[in-house]
Amino acid sequence: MAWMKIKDAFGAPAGTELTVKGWVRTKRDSNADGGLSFVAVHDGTCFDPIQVVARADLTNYSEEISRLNTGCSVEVDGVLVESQGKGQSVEIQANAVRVIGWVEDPDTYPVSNKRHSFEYLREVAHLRTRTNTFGAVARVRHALAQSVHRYMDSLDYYWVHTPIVTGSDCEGAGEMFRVSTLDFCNIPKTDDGSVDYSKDFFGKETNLTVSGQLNVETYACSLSRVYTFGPTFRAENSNTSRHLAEFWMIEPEIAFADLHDDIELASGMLRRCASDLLERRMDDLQFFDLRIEKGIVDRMKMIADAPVKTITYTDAIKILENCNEKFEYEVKWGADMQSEHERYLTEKHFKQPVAVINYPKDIKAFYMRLNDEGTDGAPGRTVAAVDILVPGVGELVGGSQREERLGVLDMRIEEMGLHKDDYWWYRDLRKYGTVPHAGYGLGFERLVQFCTGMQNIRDVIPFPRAPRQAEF
RNA sequence: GCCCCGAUAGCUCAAUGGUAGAGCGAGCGGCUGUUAACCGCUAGGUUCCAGGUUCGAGUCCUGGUCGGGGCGCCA
Repeated sequence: MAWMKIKDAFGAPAGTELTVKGWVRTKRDSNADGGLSFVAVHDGTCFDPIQVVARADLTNYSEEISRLNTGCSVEVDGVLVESQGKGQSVEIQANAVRVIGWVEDPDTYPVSNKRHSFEYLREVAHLRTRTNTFGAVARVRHALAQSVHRYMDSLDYYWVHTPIVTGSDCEGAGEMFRVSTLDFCNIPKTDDGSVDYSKDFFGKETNLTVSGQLNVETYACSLSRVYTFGPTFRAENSNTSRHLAEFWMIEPEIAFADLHDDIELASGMLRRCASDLLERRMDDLQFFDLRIEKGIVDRMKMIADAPVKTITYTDAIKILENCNEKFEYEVKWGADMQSEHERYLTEKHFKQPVAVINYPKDIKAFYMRLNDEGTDGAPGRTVAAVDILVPGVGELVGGSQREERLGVLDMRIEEMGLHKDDYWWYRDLRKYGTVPHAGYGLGFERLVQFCTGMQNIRDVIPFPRAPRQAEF
């Protein structure tokens, strides 16, 4: 008999003979018709488990089938039939149920058939994928990754694998994890007492990357349209539901492009992700809508249809100053927006994703393009930066048009107390055939949160890494 | 890093400083084309760790560990 994925079994015609393999989600017994058991089996290929009907006349019924528990693995041979009961369209009348793996102590099986808190399930991350929620998260996460790659490929963007280990100590986006093979108990020192990195594996100080942006800009300045999609590491001591020490980021970089081209690309990416989910993972979306956050399906429909709305930082500040909301932190032009301000804009004022552009230059990175004096009627100088804010998550995307003018770039590097020489190859891009270009970073886990309604970012990555959290 | 909250049965939680409890899960039995099944019985505890106060501490105090929420850093 043909081994069939459960998702395909649901679409097969009645009368199909098949084998399915998976894990028991629930079992219920009945005395009717001489005794039978209903075994719900899942294999991860779709949201719903399939109902297997096992009758007491099967040879191993009393010895094995009646003793099945949540978590046991089984192979089932049978015939697909229209269900005689309510609650499912089809079911499998079993001819044979082979137990592949028992649960050795059902009393202590960590993910028994009952509700568990997400905090608890994080402690059993190796088994939590057997639950409805984490199975759904895994499938949605996969679908979103596929959508990103398909979307970028359809627009002729090349996926560039920027390095994980970096020798640049100038990436600037926060604390880094050191990469070293030196013996902690016997660290080589130079004459002045500092660590002698020339003795280390790479012969210099190295870290895990905090962004592929600087590297991928080099590819944009030759291949025109490129992006990275890979792991990123930040050693910040961040304790929030929106931060991880290891996360995945998508960083497109577009040559001959300005900030609006950048936003258009990000907006299209979100639309594509949402419409693909509606088309491919409606089963999981409906679960999230029902059990995790009401309105997820409507949210995806809204994203699929509407482009991201754009507003200037200067106008956003005016909205915040003139609204009647009480904020803990003062709203002031020139200051970074607090997360309460961002959430007000996207969740209450606009009730949709919002791209905020043209931020004061002093609160943004050196590589962001300096706007002309008086842009947007702003009271101070701004840079062509963009943050895309979404309901429930806050900042999903951070990007900018890059400063392509060498003189201005050098001025900005100096202004921020950085050293030109550290950026020699980055500056070369401006010396040799410079072009206007733009890009952004999209936090992949935050995207998964936005599309599922999952509240804690640690529940949308298989094995979360955060301060004091590296089990599994 | 800062502020707040929490830790008791496999899980989720109760218990005024005075004998440690329930629901779910698990085991056994009953009933039923069942599906958050239902009914009965049974088992299940180093009350996070280390000190202290007290005749007596799950409860109060001190320190620690771990977890959660908010904020900051950002994606």
